Amino acid sequence: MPEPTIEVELPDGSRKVLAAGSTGADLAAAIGRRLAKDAVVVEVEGELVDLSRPLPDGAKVRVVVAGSDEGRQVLRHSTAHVLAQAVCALFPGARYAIGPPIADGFYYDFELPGGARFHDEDLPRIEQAMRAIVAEDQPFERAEHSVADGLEIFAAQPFKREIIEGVGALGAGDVDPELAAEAGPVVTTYRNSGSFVDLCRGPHVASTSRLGHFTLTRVAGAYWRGDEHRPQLQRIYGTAWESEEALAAHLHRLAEAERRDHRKLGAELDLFSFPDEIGSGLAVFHPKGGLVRRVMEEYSRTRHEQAGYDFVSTPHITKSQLFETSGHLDWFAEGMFPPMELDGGERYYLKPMNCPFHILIYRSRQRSYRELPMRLFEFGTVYRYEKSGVVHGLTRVRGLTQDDAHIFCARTEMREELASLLDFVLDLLGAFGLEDFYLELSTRPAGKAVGSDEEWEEATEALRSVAVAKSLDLVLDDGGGAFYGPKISVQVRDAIGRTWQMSTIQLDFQLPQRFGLEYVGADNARHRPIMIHRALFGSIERFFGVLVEHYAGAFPTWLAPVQARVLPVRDDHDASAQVLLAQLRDAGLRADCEGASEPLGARIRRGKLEKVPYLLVVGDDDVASGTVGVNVRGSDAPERGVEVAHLVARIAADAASRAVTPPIAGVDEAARA
RNA sequence: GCCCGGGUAGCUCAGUGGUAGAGCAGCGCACUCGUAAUGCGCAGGUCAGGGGUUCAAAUCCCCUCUCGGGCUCCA
Repeated sequence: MPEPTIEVELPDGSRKVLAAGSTGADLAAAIGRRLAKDAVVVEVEGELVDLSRPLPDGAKVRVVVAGSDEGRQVLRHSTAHVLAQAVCALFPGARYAIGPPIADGFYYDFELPGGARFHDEDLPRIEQAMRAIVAEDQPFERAEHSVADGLEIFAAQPFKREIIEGVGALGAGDVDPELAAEAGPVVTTYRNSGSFVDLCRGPHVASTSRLGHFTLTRVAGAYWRGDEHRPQLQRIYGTAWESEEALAAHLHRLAEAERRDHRKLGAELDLFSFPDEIGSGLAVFHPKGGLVRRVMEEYSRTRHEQAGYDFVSTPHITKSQLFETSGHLDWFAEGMFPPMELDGGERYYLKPMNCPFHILIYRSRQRSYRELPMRLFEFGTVYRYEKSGVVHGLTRVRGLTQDDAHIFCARTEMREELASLLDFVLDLLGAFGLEDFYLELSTRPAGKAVGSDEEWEEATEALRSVAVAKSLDLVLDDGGGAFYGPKISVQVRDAIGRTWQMSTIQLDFQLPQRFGLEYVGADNARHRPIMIHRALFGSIERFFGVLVEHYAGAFPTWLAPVQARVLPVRDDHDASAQVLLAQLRDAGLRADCEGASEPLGARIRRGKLEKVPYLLVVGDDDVASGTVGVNVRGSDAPERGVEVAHLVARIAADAASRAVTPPIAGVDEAARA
């Protein structure tokens, strides 16, 4: 009589016959040795389960390997368990809360007895304890329990009990789905030693020896369930990967991000600073940073002018009434600086937004449909009272300048306006070398929202169809829009793959209503315009910071504060150097000259560190033959004997082209990438 | 705002109760040089600010400001 068997279906449609009771591990082994080694969990009918669980007959299965996104999540989750086990061993009485995998790693939240805190010095010994657990090859043993048993097991773990109680209340409808998901419909636990058991839905790797390519990175405070009114826990972050190479690559990426940090480069390249005397989150731009900023603004102005915008200017402070009418004082007050009170009791606020001012310009007289769409643009400097803990370099500040515009249009014009606007946005970002985008569309929130169904539907659909037409990835943030209108935001991937939210396009059905905006239509009746808020850079400060990081401080020639620097080899080449300098400047280029008070090598070095696109050397040969030695940024060898007029034209062409990197003679773009 | 860790010369940092230091940058002098650091010298600090403990505080304690890493939020 044959042994009983089961049959499973693999992702390629093929079928595999296995002995009854075979597990995911058995399946992987049956397919191949390499797969058996790489397997961490198995997907059964769309659900990830432990390798040790028997496979059901007839199931669709897929072996998940360590190097996949899902595999890494499992590794990280399991590593988090080991972290909790190590902490519980080293800090008796520690309570453990949750420890999920996150992008690139994991964390685990703890409450230490007596309100004790982790310190950086604790990380190495915790890591050592984790490595000991890994070396012991402890199996992760899954078990299922009733809610009552779960509460019993975790009698001394209030956070676990709270999660279990959430599971017990499933069906009551008011359970945080994330917490419920942590445990599943029944209470499952994973035990990997006599002393350590954790509440967890799983799955996990088979045993701790599967782990090991991890490191703990930092300690931080975090609120239980992210709620600042609940206890603050101690969080330990770590990163974990499938191999030493992957871990090393990740650590290298972190180092690269640090090298590009705009705060560091901002000081090194003398671009901007944050003087303590002024206050947190308030930047000053130095001459070189100010220059880059001015070029950005000038380019933006030109483009807005071409796109049919009108330029306006509005004050930085206003009486409180304006923000009462707009509603900002109702829902944005804590994001605003406190008011200045005048003798008469009148209160003035610094503006956190420009919209109400632009609205007043619209409303300054009766408007005709012939004037629409009216596009009012301003580099508007606004002030927002960010909480002290959140300010961060130029990306999160308290004083910022938006490239802000408000478009007032008829509903019939809305679709076309949005379409051209998205084109404009992507084209402008592209001009700054940001080419890799995806879009996020935030739609109508459930419950009350301002504006008619038709307006919402039409606007959302317009945004969606325009995005689809651009064949960009569109991430739906369903119900994530504000109550006053749908929104599309442009997420940009930078040179090292990080994403930043830059531009936003926001429909607003509310403010036209609150301010009673109207226009007279062709039908001689009054109509309410629709309002679009939009910022392309978002904030100039943030955009500037992102550009610094994107280019690692090496701005394209058209943006570079110093585009070319002339270096005479000796003092007696100075006259020729000055002639060259004048020619460069006559060509509209930003150039300077550094005389021979230091050796040429030192001046070359400084120019390279300052990331000047063109370093031009003038020596005996050049004086004699009207040439120059050219060092193009990014090239490892200088070009000698380049004819001056040709060189000037070449740099001017590079600047005018707004190319991302200066062209190097004899090297095409593809070869440099 | 809350938690953890910082703040010493322009920058990067050493100095843990007993006379404030180094490298780089700056300034001066010399060097006049062909592609990533020329040499010598000088100057530079209320050790973030304030209060306290002590014979004595950069160092120990308290408060404030500020920076970094997080939580939360967002442009």
